[in-house]
Amino acid sequence: MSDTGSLGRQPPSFSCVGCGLREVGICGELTDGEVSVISRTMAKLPVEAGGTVLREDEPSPYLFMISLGGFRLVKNLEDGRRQIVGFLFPGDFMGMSFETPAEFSAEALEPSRVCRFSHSMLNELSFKHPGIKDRLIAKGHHDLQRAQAHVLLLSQPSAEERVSMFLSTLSDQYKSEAFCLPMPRQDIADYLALRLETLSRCLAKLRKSGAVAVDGRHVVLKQAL
Amino acid sequence: MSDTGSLGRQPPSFSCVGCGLREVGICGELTDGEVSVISRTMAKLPVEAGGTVLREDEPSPYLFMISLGGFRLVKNLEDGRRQIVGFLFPGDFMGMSFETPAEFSAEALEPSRVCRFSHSMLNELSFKHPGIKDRLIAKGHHDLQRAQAHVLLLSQPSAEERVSMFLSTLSDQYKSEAFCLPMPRQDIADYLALRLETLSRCLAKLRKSGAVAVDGRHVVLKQAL
DNA sequence: CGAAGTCTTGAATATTATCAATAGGGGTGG
DNA sequence: CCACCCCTATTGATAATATTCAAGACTTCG
Repeated sequence: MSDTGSLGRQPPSFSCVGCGLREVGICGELTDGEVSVISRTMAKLPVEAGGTVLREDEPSPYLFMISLGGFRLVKNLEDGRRQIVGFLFPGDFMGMSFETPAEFSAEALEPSRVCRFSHSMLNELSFKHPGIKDRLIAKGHHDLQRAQAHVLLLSQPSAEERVSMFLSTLSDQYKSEAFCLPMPRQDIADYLALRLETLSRCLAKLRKSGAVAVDGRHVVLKQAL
Repeated sequence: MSDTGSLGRQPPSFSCVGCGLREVGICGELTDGEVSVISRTMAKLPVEAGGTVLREDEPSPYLFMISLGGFRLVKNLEDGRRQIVGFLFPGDFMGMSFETPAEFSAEALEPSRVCRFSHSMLNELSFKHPGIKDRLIAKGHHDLQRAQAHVLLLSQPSAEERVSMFLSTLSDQYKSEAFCLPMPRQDIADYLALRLETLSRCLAKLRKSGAVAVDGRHVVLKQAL
């Protein structure tokens, strides 16, 4: 289980009021007082590496916001293959689709922490604070753009081009040419719809060409891709 | 030009009140009286085949709803290739991202008609009718699911599998095993990220295997794919 | 140190892209 | 009505690329 039972161990109102993610999340719409009110129904919980907060085809009454760590969205296909449809990081939401079963499982890449909101509470809250809906619209639009970027990534016929795009996108997110991959090779391969071996060969090729330095999970982009 | 200058030729309030798309669009939130009010700022305009309502990288103050026909969302890539990220049909929205430039061009597959709303008007209207925002959230979520389905489609390593999935998805949409393709082969190829020739070969293979009957744009699925 | 998991590399096979040519269909004009 | 052209779609042969199966190297952990 991912829930270690330490739900609400830290004083919730305290941590929420000072939360650095207030602006990117939903709570920015709320006053300090209101934040401490929702803290009663909100839980900030740890998720161990490999732990799951959403399971494919199972409905969930909760919306999660990542506050620390990272997650992969996984779809297990009938033919035994596995496709990763996205990687999520602090500030990102999971479980936007209330009422309908989850399309994908959300699995932690590393020890992580999430804020768990109930959809019913958010719905009530949005009467007093219409800005919450605006934020959900904006989030949804952002997610759509990412999915479309993923489509453009997969539309690349060349494996090397997919790997290059993946690395440069990550570099943009980290705002640095040097960064650490938060996921193993197999996850990257399943995201790029490539075989593990093909990915490895592409990385070797990019390394030999001098475009990137790759050592395990450590990456440095030497030139624009 | 796609705008033939016949903007508002038909009495708008009349056509909106009886519109069959009220429920799937935004107008279902509004009373008949309100619908005739927004008809003053809403335009129902025809678009000729190949016409464009949104142009890549250009901002648009409008949100469009397709009332008749179909559109393709096109991204022109740096390497000269063209990727189609989606096909849209009556009830679908285009131009959800106000303020930011369009990610894709929207081109009519055939002679079509759209309802054009201004984002500023919709914003004002949503104060009185919060349900409009709920519909935009739902639409955004629906679009996300479609984009993710497209990711799963492109994740198929085999060309034949992509074509099969494409055809069966279309069959589901039409709720019939027999239907007519609203787009040419090149559009399908650019949607599936395959070369035109590969698509043609896959169709030939499926035809020979007896799985589908394909004659030009006419398709009949003989068995589940 | 050994074992399990992750990552890399090698060689053969299968699939797709590419380049080139051919066929079909719809329209126009002689 | 037919010839012609243009556009779309199909088919063929070759080259390029990814997958597959197999083996080996590197890490981490017990």
